[in-house]
Amino acid sequence: MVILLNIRKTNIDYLYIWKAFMDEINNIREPQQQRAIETKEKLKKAALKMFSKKGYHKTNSKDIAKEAGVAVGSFYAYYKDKKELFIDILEEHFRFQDELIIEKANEIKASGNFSIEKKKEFLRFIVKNIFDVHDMSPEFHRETSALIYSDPDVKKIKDTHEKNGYEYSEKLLNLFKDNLKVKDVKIASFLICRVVEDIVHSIKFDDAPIKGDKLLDELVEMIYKYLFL
Amino acid sequence: MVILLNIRKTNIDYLYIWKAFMDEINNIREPQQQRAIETKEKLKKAALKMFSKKGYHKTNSKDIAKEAGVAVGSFYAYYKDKKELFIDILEEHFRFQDELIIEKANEIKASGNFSIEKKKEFLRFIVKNIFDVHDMSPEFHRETSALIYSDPDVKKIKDTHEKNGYEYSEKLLNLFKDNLKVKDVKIASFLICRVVEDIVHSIKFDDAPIKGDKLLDELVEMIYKYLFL
Amino acid sequence: MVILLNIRKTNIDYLYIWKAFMDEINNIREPQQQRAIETKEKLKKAALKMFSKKGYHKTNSKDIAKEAGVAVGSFYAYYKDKKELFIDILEEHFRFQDELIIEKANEIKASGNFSIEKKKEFLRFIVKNIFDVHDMSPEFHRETSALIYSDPDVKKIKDTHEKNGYEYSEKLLNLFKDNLKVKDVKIASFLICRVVEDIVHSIKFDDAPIKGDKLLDELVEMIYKYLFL
Amino acid sequence: MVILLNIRKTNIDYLYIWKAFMDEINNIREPQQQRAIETKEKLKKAALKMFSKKGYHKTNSKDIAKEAGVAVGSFYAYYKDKKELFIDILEEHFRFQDELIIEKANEIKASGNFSIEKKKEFLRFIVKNIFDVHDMSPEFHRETSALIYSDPDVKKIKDTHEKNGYEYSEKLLNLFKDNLKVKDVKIASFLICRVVEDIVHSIKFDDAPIKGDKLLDELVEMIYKYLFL
DNA sequence: GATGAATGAGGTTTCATTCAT
DNA sequence: CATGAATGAAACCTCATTCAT
Repeated sequence: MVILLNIRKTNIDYLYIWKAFMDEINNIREPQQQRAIETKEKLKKAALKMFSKKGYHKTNSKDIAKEAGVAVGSFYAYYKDKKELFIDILEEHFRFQDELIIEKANEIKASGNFSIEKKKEFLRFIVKNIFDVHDMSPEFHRETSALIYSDPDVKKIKDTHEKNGYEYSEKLLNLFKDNLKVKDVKIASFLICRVVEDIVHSIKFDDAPIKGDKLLDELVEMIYKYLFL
Repeated sequence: MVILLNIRKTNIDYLYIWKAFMDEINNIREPQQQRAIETKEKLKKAALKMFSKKGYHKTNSKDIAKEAGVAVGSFYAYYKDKKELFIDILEEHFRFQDELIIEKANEIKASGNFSIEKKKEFLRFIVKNIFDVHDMSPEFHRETSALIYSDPDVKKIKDTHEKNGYEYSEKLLNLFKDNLKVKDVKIASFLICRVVEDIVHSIKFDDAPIKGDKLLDELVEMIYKYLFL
Repeated sequence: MVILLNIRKTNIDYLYIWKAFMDEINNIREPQQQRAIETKEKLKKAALKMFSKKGYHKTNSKDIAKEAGVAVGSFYAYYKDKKELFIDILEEHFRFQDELIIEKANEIKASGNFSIEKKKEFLRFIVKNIFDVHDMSPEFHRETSALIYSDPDVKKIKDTHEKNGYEYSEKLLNLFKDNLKVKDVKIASFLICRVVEDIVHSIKFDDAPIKGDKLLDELVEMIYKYLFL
Repeated sequence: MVILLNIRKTNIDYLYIWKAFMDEINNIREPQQQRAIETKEKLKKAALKMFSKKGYHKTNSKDIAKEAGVAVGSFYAYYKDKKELFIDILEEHFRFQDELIIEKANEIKASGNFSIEKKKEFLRFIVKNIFDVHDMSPEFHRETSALIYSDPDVKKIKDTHEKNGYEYSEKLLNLFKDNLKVKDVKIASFLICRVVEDIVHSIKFDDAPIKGDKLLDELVEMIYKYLFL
């Protein structure tokens, strides 16, 4: 699992490594396929870069193809249009985030570091993790935020991703079930997820007028009081 | 309060001067006759409608002019481009929101309804008001959210609007100065504003998986504990 | 004659002065007429300025009206279109130039300064005068040159102006009839006119790579040899 | 002569590098396939035709594309705008003219036909050549004249072309160094070039009121006297 | 007469998409 | 499969001209 996740970390290369591994075992070469995969990856990388740099709406297929070092025709060979490519990237992005979170959670559980006495530390750990997860490609994330509100297809993908987050967060909260002072764990977990996401977002992308460290500490304080007082 | 208003007034005046200067350069007409003012108003109304219906990026100047029952030339007589018109609407929207909030705050103060015993009621009142203020044109607001993250000019306008909100909120919190358990009122006010905004947003535009009323109650609970416990 | 010419020199004011003079005599006021003339003059002045600054093709009716401090509607009340206004200015310009040249010629004749011994001095004087006449509004002249080649109506006006120049020049040459070594005075006068015009032009508008004074001296030398050797 | 050519070559290379850089910025396509080269050629031909027929300012990109039997998009694939295309044609035109002149000059030198006794014949030959070189596309040339005076970019190109002419002409004059009566060959060559150009121009495009042949003879007479008497 | 808002035809420019090589 | 030239609909924007006030 950990190995797999590590591979995923340098996500772009994952499929290549896997493919190379299988090819070695089977002593097989599929150059056509290989080339196709490479082209698709190049397009994804290029699109991520361009979307981050110029924004989704100001990037066009020619830009992406050029950045990818590939002909426009190839773009349309793999993707119906720009949105499809965007969604492809977004899904990979979310998949990666989800995996990272789960990995972190497994670390927590494995460490047994959730003694009731250390509740606050635990919360701080969680929040810090969410913060770290947001570290990848903030510029792309900013553009993501834009499309989430204007395109239903994209919105659906985000909603699914968030739902996963809420459910997973609920499970974590249930580890402290006996100490919780909140009436409804579902609501609490939704509330906390949104709040953490938003504050992290404000720090990363909105130039919050207050220093990030202090804000996160205060956020932990608020959640702690909410859950346990 | 007066001070706050003065700050805002000055702020607006500054923007006007700058705008007049840019308009001069861009050959933008400033309405002088009644008919001209009406035309500009028609354009704003039409744009608001079209942006809400089809989204910002899928609406073009011709659409707006047609919806307004006006020639394209008139569009460009009053606005350099689509974004300029969008910003005009957005500023009016924010100005209206700010005024509403201030009005509500004055009601609160006038009522003397902020006895220490009624802290929770007071919070519920505030949150409810923010919720109500968001009621106008949710579809437009959705499109707004998109542009705020992708256009620096728009972002600046939103940031100014939010800064006003934070400062105003700080003043309100200071009404309870002696009872507050938080270390830093500035940070607390920023945190609360963001959190309320976000949860309201999730209810209005994100189809939160939890019923709005319950969520708002829980939100008030969290803020209450954070401030006073 | 001289007085009239002097008045014309500050050409724009000529009509006003004349009008004022007549009004005084007749003790009459025609405010409507007066206002109309002023507007027309304002337009001409403004157009001259704008054509010189931005060029004919990049100046539009709105620009001119704005510069004149007059409504666009007024523009169309007096001129069918931009070209008509241009032609109006051009004709005035040529009329003024013609008058200046004739005035200079009269000065020469009056001075009796054309003794056969002083032929070279005489030529230098002529060339210098042409040079001076070109001093007015070089930028406008540049734009004129452009239209002369592209618009038949304008070309006709220029041709008439030039024809006057050739004929007048022929008359001047005939003062030296007995000393001329050229076969055909008509051809010689055309040749000289064109050549002088062109060299003056090259100095004024084309940044000739050679210092103006030297060039004019050399030009005089060439013409002298051509006519008298 | 070789040196002169080297200077011009370097000059052209420099412009190419700069152009490639600007094209990159403006997203201009550089023809790589045969088809692309043909399209660009079609556009140039069509533009030359349309500019000659309707004039530069009255021809638009759609006209040109249509005449070329090509889509508007292709126009903008190869040229930033109309002016760019105009300049392309103009440069080719000048390059061609320069080459013709050099070719003619080489003919003269090769023939050894510049004995001191035949000076006048030699001059007539030169002037006739310049006249002939102007024969290509007089209508286009007329429009060229217009833009040369109103557009700085175009003017620069013409100036470079003319500078080449002056320098080349100076070298030719130096063949008669010992017989020249002028003080400064540089000035003389500039003067002669301008004068010849202008008279040729007057014959070709200005409907000079005097028959061309006679005028050219007289021009040669004038230059001859200027140089050798 | 003077005004300047309104018009809309027509120009410029972009770009998603196709398709011959 | 990859290429990149070609396409043309549709966006953007300007400006000469009209006309109600």
